[in-house]
Amino acid sequence: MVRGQADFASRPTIRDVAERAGVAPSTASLVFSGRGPVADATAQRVRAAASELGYAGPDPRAASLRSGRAGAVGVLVEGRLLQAFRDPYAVIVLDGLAQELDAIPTGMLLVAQPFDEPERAMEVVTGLAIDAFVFSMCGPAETPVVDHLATRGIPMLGTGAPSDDRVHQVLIDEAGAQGEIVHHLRDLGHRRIGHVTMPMRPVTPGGKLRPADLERAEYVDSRERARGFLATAGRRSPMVEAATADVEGGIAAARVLLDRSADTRPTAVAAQSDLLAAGVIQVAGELGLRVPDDLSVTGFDGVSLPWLATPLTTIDQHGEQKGRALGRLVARLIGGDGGGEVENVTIPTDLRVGGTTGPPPRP
Amino acid sequence: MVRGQADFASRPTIRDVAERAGVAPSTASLVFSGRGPVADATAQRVRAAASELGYAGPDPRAASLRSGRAGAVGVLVEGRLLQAFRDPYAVIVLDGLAQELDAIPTGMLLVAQPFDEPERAMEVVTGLAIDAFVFSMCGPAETPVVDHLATRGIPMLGTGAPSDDRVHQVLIDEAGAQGEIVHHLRDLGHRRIGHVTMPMRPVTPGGKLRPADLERAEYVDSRERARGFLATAGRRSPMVEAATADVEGGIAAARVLLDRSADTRPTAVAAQSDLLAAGVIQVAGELGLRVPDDLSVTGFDGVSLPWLATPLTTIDQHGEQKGRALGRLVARLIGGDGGGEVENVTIPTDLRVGGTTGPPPRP
DNA sequence: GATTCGAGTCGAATCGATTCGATACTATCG
DNA sequence: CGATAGTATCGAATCGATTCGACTCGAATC
Repeated sequence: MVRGQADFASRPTIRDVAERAGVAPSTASLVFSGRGPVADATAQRVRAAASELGYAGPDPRAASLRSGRAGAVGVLVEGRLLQAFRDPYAVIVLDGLAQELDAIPTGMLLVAQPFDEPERAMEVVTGLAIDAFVFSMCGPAETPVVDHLATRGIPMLGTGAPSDDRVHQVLIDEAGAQGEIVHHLRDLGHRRIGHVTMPMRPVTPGGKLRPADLERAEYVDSRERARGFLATAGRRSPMVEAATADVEGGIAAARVLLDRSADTRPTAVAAQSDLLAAGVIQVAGELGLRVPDDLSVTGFDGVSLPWLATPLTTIDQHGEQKGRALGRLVARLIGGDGGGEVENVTIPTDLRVGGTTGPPPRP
Repeated sequence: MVRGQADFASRPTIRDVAERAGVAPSTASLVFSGRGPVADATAQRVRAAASELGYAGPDPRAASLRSGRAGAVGVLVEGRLLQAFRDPYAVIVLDGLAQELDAIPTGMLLVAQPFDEPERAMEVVTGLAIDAFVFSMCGPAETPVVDHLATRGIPMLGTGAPSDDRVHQVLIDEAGAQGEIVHHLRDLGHRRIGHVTMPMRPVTPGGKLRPADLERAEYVDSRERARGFLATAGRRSPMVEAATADVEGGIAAARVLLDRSADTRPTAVAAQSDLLAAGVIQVAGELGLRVPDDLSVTGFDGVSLPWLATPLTTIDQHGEQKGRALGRLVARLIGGDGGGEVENVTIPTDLRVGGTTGPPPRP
């Protein structure tokens, strides 16, 4: 077997560098980490020795063993990346998180959790050196990952899920916000309002949803928004669950919701996300319904969808802020300075009235 | 200062578990890693001891120090996440990569490299325990990260950039593919063909581009596609560089390119990405030009943009395959079995004729 | 002149596993 | 029955740093 050059001349260690510079390894360590006081002259000798030897700096593996810091936080991505990142809201939260982590500085370690076999995520997580873990996209209420990380003493952050005392949360008032936007529709005069929900569990066929079905929902955010909807629109209002949280899911759900005669068809549809709302708008077009003249449509999230002709009436969740809040919490929990006293954070939301809502059509 | 419980009772180690199970630590290690032969009875005792003690499994930090494996690969993301992931092509490559890495199993560690201060990436990279590094999105031809990682002996993978012998590449024939699609336009009869290029450097104002400007381009893919364009369309064909590689960038560039009288205006525009092409199509609409009757438009990448009314004529780069190829290379390089003999891979591309190209308008 | 202080440096202990060669024991085979 | 092979286990060495308390020495303080 041919072995790489690297095996012949093994890489220099901090000990080699220290020796060459005529100092103790501990002093060399001080130079590289920038902690502790070191005379300028000494520091320069150490750095010179390092570059002469081709020393790339302390090995992160060894450093992290001793110091405890890994320089990375885990981020759970449910389902395929392709799917998850198609949602601009997920991306913007991640973006906010990344910005704050950059200041620590810390990288983001993406961990995929397939919808159909969530245990797979464990195999990766158990082997990962991380300082904290973030469930930035609201996933199932429970996952084995939480138990494992808790045992390892790794701080966890979430945005509603997993629901567990050991997970610090950055929340919004899901039910209240959904209620607010439905209220806006009622103020406009709508009385027949339909709801398109995000999936209620990892793998779902979607379809009509009754209030009782919410009891068995696994996704907290979908469930709470639906409850907020029912509370404001009335418990008999029609709800359809999308099979996937994307435009296609919205299209399929809207077809179910709008497939009835004009006198019983909803005059407004409140979707649980902007992407779903885009699907509803597309179906409205197919059915010859003008938005907002014949049908009002609302979204949720407040992401920019530049390809939509009309700006959506929606709830702005301030995703970047949410991500930043998560990042700041990570920083505090990692910092370790009395991180025990971290409280949950609630981010305010704002109703943003766009051009997709108006008074209901005259009968 | 309040300290967490964890500090009082420190976490059990594999030694504690071994002791409790009445075996040597080395044997316990064998149980957890699944290497080496262990009697069933012994393995069960060890596992029982572990769960009694609340042992979460070997500490990844210690394991990685000794074994050398970190269980993660770094992935460079240039600019902000929000921007980078808005490009479906970048995401689909990442998705392919993630799928292959999942099999190893290995996580993806996102490292941000701000456009304006690329050195920032170094601070994160130097502290990260990773097994390989992937430049999956074609970035600048040079970056300090390469030198550092080479010194550490960490294998690197790229898709054209950075151009360095130490970086293994998964390539496409950029110039050839761009030439092919321009050839398609010429076959249709077009003689005045314009080009909208991706940015040629991290921070650029964009604008008109002369052939000589290509010499100073920092992005290899943009440059090579432009060369392929010039070779097929003719060296005097107009080119405009987009300031950003998104729809907005395409819009601004298209305005510059199409702002002239009908008899000198290009009858076709070849854009260097599907996103840019979408921008061109939008500007065509603003100018009252029908696609493809008045203006043919081509893209590059072959991503699905469901919000486009007409499927784009484009070059399918097979992004998922590219990502998978990167992932397989990572697996081989990490596997270590004579990884020295890894050769660069070239992925074939396919011209996909959609509805955005047709014969030029009669004068 | 004795004492205090802080900057600068060092040595030894430690972080928590994995790996490798040695060893004991049990089947299998000719 | 002795040699061989394979299974199961162990002990010691090692991975490469960081940390902490101790020590030295010159300057400042009383």
